[in-house]
Amino acid sequence: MKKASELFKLLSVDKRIEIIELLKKKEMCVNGIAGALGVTQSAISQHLRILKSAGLVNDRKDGYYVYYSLDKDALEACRQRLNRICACGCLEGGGKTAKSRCG
Amino acid sequence: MKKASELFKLLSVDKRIEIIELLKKKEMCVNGIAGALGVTQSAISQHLRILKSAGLVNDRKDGYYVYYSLDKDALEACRQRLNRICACGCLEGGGKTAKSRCG
DNA sequence: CCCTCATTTAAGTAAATACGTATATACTTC
DNA sequence: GAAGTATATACGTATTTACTTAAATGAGGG
Repeated sequence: MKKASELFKLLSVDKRIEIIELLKKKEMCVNGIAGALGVTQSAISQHLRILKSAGLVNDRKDGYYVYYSLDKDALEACRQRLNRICACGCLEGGGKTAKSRCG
Repeated sequence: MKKASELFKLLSVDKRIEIIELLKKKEMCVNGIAGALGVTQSAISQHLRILKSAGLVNDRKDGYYVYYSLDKDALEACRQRLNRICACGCLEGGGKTAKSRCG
């Protein structure tokens, strides 16, 4: 499993966050993303490769185009992962107030 | 407010994650952290400055020592922030299954 | 089979940065 | 005030990396 810091690093780039936000709405091809974000399709392609290697996006070929989409399960796993890092263990308290020894 | 990518970048360094994990347990002084993580106090001091400038840690001076502690509210705010980025909007579903239009 | 389009890859560059060394600052005790 | 402690900062170095340009790969249509 990837280290948490690597996950964070993945997401530490503006354009990648923007790509994810775009893909939340609908699948898109590389040029579409590049146009929307105002960088070269090469740059986007490289970001997508990184996101894909982390399993966060999937691609689907259709004619000329490669459509990228979010892997929502992976994103959810990522969310839970980062959640644990940023959970101090005293504020998020599930149902029980038992463990509220904070500050 | 900081950009999400900046928050992620903050956390994209191993040692900083480890510092946070340490501080979850108890407040610590710089040298203590340095010893625990096996890097120079200079490096730790620099990490702490960054974490502090993001509001994630607080410091308290006591004699020679500067004790650093987690700002749990800030960490919680950070958690919620990152949560929103990584929420695809279809899997985390609160109580209602109404919005489960995914995949 | 060539041409065109979308995408990927290669190569190069400029910028960011994590860390160490050396030094400065701040505080306490003698 | 001198000595010893903890911490912060200045600065250099090595590494990473986001991006661009240019060339390569792959698919479809004439």
